[in-house]
Amino acid sequence: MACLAERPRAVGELAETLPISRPAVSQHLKVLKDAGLVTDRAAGTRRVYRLNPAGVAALRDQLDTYWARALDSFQDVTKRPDEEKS
Amino acid sequence: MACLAERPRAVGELAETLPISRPAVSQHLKVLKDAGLVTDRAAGTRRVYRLNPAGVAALRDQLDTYWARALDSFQDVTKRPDEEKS
DNA sequence: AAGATTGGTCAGCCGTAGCTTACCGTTCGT
DNA sequence: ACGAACGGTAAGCTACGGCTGACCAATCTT
Repeated sequence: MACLAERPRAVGELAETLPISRPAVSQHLKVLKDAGLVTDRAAGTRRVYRLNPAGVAALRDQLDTYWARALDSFQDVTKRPDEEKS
Repeated sequence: MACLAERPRAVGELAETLPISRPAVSQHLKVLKDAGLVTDRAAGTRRVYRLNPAGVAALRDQLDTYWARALDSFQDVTKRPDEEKS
């Protein structure tokens, strides 16, 4: 995903950069697209992929709220007196 | 990890809750301990595990800075005029 | 001192994520 | 119209994460 941050790229172009084959890249892009993290656009025989800002932001938010919840409830506990029942 | 958030627990105790066997739990705890996310304390034949606040916070920070960097550099790009070279 | 509890470790099995190769469809250039 | 460029998809292989069962060590109880 980091390789798409700079600018939109075609599949083969990505594959050149990465240590994996073109089909592998294509498969990755498929799941990223399904997840809404990238969008694609046909350009002749080429297919240009770019990051989807909304998707990436959404993911970030999800993780944020997850961690917020986790740490909140956790700190609640640590602030309580140690109530260990052997 | 969530099962440790509430209060410290012994290995067998965790295994009862979880859908996996006791050895499996033990193995998970090992990697969590190596990662500094939990600490353990001997209590008789039992071994009590608890979350390590420092470790968890550190992980959270790592992820935070990762996402901050990623989104920052990404938004830099999106704000620039679209410079697509076919 | 002997049995019972508890937990770590080892060996082995299994499912699956992720890769490659091969193939096919589509679009562009000439 | 035909070859070249580019990508998606299918089939198959491999490596590995994660689980289980068996075993051993340590501690507690009586």
